[in-house]
Amino acid sequence: MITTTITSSLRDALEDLGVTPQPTVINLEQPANKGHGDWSSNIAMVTAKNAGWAPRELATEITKKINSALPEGIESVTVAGPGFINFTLSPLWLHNVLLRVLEQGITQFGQTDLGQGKKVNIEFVSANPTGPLHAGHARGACYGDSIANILQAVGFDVEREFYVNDRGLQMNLFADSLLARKAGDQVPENGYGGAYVEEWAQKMPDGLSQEEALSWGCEHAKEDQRKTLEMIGIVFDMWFSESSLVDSDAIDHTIRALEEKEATYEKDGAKWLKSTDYGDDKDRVLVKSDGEYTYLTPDAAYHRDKFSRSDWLINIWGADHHGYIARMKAAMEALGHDPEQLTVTITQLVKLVRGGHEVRLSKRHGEVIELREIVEEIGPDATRFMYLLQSVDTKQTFDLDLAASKVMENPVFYVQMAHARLRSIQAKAETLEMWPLPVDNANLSLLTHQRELDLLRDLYNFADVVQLSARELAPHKIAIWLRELATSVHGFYHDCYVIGDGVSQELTNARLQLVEAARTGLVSGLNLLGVSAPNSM
RNA sequence: GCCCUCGUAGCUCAGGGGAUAGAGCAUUGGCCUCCGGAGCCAUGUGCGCAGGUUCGAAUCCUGCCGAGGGCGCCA
Repeated sequence: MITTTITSSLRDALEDLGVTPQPTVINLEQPANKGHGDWSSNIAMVTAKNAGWAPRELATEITKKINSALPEGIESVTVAGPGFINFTLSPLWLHNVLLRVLEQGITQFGQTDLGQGKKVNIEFVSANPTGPLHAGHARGACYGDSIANILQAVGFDVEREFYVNDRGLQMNLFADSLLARKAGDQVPENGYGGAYVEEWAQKMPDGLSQEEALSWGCEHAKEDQRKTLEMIGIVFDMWFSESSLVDSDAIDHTIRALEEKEATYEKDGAKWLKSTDYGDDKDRVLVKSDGEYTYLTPDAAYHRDKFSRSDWLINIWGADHHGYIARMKAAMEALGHDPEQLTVTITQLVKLVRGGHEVRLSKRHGEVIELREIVEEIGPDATRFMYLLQSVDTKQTFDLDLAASKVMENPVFYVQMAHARLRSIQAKAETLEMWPLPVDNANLSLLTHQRELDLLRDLYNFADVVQLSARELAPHKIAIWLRELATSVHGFYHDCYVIGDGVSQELTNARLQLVEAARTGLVSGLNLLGVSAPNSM
């Protein structure tokens, strides 16, 4: 790694100069400003004070030392600003980046073994089986699937899981609503009044009992949700049924396990969890005075089950569930699990805008935008890319008109267009029988144009971006990187003709390799987001 | 009242303690005999407020202001 070369050269220089105390770590960063080189170290500023040096003076001495025997791959070392030491890499080194990208190809580019096969279970969407998925489920769906892709790319063994709340009060209300509609009656108080209920009721067979209607409704809803998710390329490994926890007595076992840990008590005819002992701000009821479980109890049993199958649990919940995190972690800790191995990511709300106005959602009046509608309106690629372009920590404003438009301000088209252009160059080269071409036949040292080097620098960063987005569970970093790479591709396309226009055959050959490397980057990044890379637009 | 997330350009958003805070769109002006002009280049404006930590803060800490969400024996 070039960064190791740089840090060890800094370390050697510091030792040669007899600087004490020596710094424990040497950090490098990639300056935002290209004029500051490829890598920069602040080590002189960090070390100077304790070692009794002036920062700039120390930086100058270090630079002299390194310049006296410049390591391979480094073109220059300079001092700048208050004492930064800036390293510029040689084009030769960047050409090795190209070789590595081509060697790894789309299937391996950016992949690492950070996860070392650790089993991670990602639970997301988990919508109630009482109706179609709506716009509110979309962000968590795209996000969850993308971090699943990313964690797979960095070496985790990933399971995608959907928890189905197929029992309890809401399900009973749903079944009653279907039956009422079937009989031509009004839905009961607090029932489900959406238009789809009417529609589904007509499809439901006659003469079902409440239990049968519940089961039919649940299956119908699950199937509807599964199909919608498939439209945007999301396929779950596991649909976990809440009622199966009743059948297997897992809920009672969980309560007993909590009792054995003396984490429960009885009060006012109910059974409580001493969650305050584990960091929650209130104790929580497990079994109500009427003998029913609260929502927490089956969910605790469910998480206990997941811990028996996985090393690390990730839950993706909507903003309205954040208050639930502390009690779930408390329940897991009480059961003897490490709450650190349960990560809950909260996705903030999305405001939909269409025609310049906010689209108001009112579940009560059955006015919801179904996820299916969004996908049909703007397509699966735009749906995923737009939701993933922004950090889920922030409220998002989602402009449906923009996402649907096939114009340049639509970022998904901008990125996909970059890919289509590269493919069209390759297609032309294929017609002329110039491509494919083994990379050994190309003279990469001809790639010296600023646009070409920009592309190589972007490609070099990909593995780091993937790792960072995995660590922070932040797929938007991939989306941002893709947009930057696309910018470099368009610039290259504009300024560096690959075929014709007086370009020598030798340069054409070298540039064709770069085209394939850039294409590899675009496809690899888009794959992590679950967005396609079309050959033409 | 308490808890969570957020507040960056006219708009939508990036910004892993560093240098002159970045993209895209919008504005204005350039660039098409040429691999797809669905593009490229140039162009002004900004870190909610006040303290603190640090050689250095948009970033970390505290308080305040503002936005959204949550504080049930609902799910």
